Amino acid sequence: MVRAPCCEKMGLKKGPWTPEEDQILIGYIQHFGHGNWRALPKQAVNLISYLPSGLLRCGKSCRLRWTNYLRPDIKRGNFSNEEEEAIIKLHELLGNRWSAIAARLPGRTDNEIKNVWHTHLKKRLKANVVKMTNDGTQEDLIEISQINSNNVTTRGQEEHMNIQEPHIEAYSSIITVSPQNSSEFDFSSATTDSSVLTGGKEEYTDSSPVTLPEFDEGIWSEELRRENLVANSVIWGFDFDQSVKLSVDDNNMDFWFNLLLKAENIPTLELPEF
DNA sequence: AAGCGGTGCAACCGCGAGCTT
DNA sequence: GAAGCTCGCGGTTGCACCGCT
Repeated sequence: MVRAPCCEKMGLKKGPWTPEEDQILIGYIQHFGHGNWRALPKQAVNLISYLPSGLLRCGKSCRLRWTNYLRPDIKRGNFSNEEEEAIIKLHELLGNRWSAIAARLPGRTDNEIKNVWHTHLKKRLKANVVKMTNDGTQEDLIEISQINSNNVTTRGQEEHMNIQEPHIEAYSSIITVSPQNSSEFDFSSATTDSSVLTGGKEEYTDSSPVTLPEFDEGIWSEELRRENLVANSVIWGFDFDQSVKLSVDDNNMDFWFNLLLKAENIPTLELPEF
């Protein structure tokens, strides 16, 4: 089957919207809603008599203009520090799922968040990576951040690294694993090292090999929805011998650890107090 | 004042999911 | 079940604006 073109190529306008076009679109949607975007341009001719050819835009363009710009509940203006912090945290968690991030930021659109990320936040985070690595790990960090450009190591890890510096120093590189990229890595030779989890407390050290789970999207989604969690990241450190060690942000250690256990169908364990 | 490069953002494109016929 | 359609998403592009030389 040949997919029908999005819109008639002939006669439909592209490029920036004029105020007149905006008014037609707003007027139509206020009166009739937007049940069918494709039909909207043709139907708009009935509403705006002075534009005999209706709205010369394809439905897709109309939808985009409405959802990204004309919607009355859109918050205009610069992002606050709180909003930027939220984007960073949500991006750690959700990856490039801009619509999911936007759903947690009232008044902001996915397009807007995507733009902010690419123009401001990504650069800032990259600068932080360079700043916080003044030893031989810097090249590897950058290399991995390029491969997984959406999951670079991020703000907040600096503090985390200070806490667990003895372990972090041994790694050749550090990556952040999110639901989106967790399946991209070969964990076949991975081991968990609970001494990382426990901050090196000897009584909990266990370096026995464990096959790490390839996270099922459903597990993440379900857990995150249930916990209503704006969580910090799970951090994997790649050792020099390419084995994998697990480190967990201390703020949500129980959650992440239990998530791992759940993914592996391992009974939940009690973790020590820190 | 003109030219140029960088930046920010609106808009477009292609694709896939899900629904309808 | 296949074909066709609509919608939404993420990646990318194009252009206006701004600051610097």
